[in-house]
Amino acid sequence: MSSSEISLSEQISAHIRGAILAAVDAGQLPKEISKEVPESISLERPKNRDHGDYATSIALQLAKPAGKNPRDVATILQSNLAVIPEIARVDIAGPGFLNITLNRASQAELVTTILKAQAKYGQSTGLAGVRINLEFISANPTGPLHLGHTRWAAVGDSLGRVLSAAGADVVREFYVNDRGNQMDLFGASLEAAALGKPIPEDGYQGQYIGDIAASLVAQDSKLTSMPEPQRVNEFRERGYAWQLGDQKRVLDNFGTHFDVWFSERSLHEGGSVDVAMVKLRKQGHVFEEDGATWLRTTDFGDDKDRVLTKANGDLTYFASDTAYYINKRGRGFDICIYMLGADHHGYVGRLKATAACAGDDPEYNIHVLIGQLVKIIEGGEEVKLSKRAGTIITLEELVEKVGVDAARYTLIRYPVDTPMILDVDVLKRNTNENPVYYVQYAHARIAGVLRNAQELKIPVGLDNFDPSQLTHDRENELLGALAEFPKIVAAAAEFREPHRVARYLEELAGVYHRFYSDCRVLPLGEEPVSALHSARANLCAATNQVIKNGLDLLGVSAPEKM
RNA sequence: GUGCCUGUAGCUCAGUCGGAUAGAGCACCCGCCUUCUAAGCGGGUUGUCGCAGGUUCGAUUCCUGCCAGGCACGCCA
Repeated sequence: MSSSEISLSEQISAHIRGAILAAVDAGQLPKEISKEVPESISLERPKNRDHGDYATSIALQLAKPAGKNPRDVATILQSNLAVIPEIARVDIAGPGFLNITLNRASQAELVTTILKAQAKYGQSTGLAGVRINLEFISANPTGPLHLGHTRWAAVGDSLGRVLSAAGADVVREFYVNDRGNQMDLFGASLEAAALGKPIPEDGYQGQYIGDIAASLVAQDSKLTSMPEPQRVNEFRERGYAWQLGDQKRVLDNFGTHFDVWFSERSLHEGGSVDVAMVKLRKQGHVFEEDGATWLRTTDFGDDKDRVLTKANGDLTYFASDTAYYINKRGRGFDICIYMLGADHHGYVGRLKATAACAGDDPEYNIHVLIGQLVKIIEGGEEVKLSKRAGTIITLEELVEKVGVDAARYTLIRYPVDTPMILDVDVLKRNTNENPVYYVQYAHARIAGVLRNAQELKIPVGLDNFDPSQLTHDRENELLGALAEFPKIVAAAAEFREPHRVARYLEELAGVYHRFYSDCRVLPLGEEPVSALHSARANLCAATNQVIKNGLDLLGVSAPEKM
């Protein structure tokens, strides 16, 4: 049915708009306000249950243009809304709020919608036809993934799922910085570790360097006796392969998968840099100065112009970034999303300016998310993370301590622009205090109820669902919460904020637990099976479907038992 | 110096077209399992929403200034 496409709240919203226009036609409100009426009337779910199922402040907004007292406007709308079948009652409160109470049975039809849609409930078409390149993590292949990467591994993966649910065609991409000085330093560090020599001045110091070196030598003992410069090259290339494979293994275990691993080398070898340079020159923002080649990014708000080719002829890292962006657009992506750490926020301006220099719309074609850094507290002290000192906490270590579900959930439930503090001791000691267990427990609890319902032969399913049975306040609250889900997912996609899904699930789980306390689902003792039992069991099934759909968007499991 | 992010309960944090009595978890106190999972529920306690102005019917939310903390400003990668 079409109501799976148009939610009840959207229908009500449209009804209110119709009621306003009808009041204008009837001469109850002045004609001038027609153009003040928003396309969609915003409804909110009041915190206080006495304020009905939905509330709107539209009368307050229209009062001024209408030249009337807000309460008078509200009164006019009230009588026009009272005739709508889905609405049981409309009350006027405070300065002119309209509090709308829905007909319970029509609200309960939502259960039918959810059970029919199943995994599709919550999906939308808001981003249909939009091709999105979602780049995240993009760690150097010179070391293990650490805590900062872990935040992106969780949030980026979840955002990919959310965008897909909103209808977008998403490609997840990991940019491999396999070119430049740091690769040579990496190779030299491995070689030094293998030969027992001191690590070079600017080399990599961590414990893992020795581990990789030992592993490489174990694979091929001839490595240490190779002549230079072949030896250091081999250490670099084999170390690169080893480290990249390790990153893939760790991410795979974390449930984060990429569609494309894009090598920076391939960008140069495949001619993408030349293509980009030609395109930029054609756009007219390239110039020569002091022997270098520049891109005039200041034409589009950047602080300073950027060098593409140095005076010595080498390409800058900026040239790679620019070519990479143009390459992405050339592959047909409408929107390129970058997820960067706070230490890269200085890049936002130049990335947007680069897009503009390439003739794109920086407001649409490119979207940069800046994630604040994650701090770690252990033993009451902040752990200073330093690659040099080797005091990094890796993704793998975090997962070993708290598990994939808890790690993912904890990292996703905060907006990325919030600097977050993780207390490792709390996570280690008290994993069941994590909100993820609260949500998962609700799912397991419902699954248990449904198993029991099956054993008791309670008729469940759409053929045995009578929506008029669901009249309890707790049932009403639960239905209201379930109705919110599609809006939450759509907003999470629009604002690129998957944490909204996590917060919603906590709310939904809470509403369910309260329902469970007050409303007995299954028959007690010898009590005969009634239509109410079936209706509630179906409500439980619908709730579990939504919890599962939500957890899927986070990449967190929905256990049948706990 | 310039720019970005942050400042909400004892702690960690939610709160985006400006709305009604500012919320959650943890922590603390008191209740609730001989019947669907107590990893749960109910009740109690906790706030100058950094500070000061402005916009208006109404500001934690929008604007300006200030204070505090974090991060970044290379022909490095």
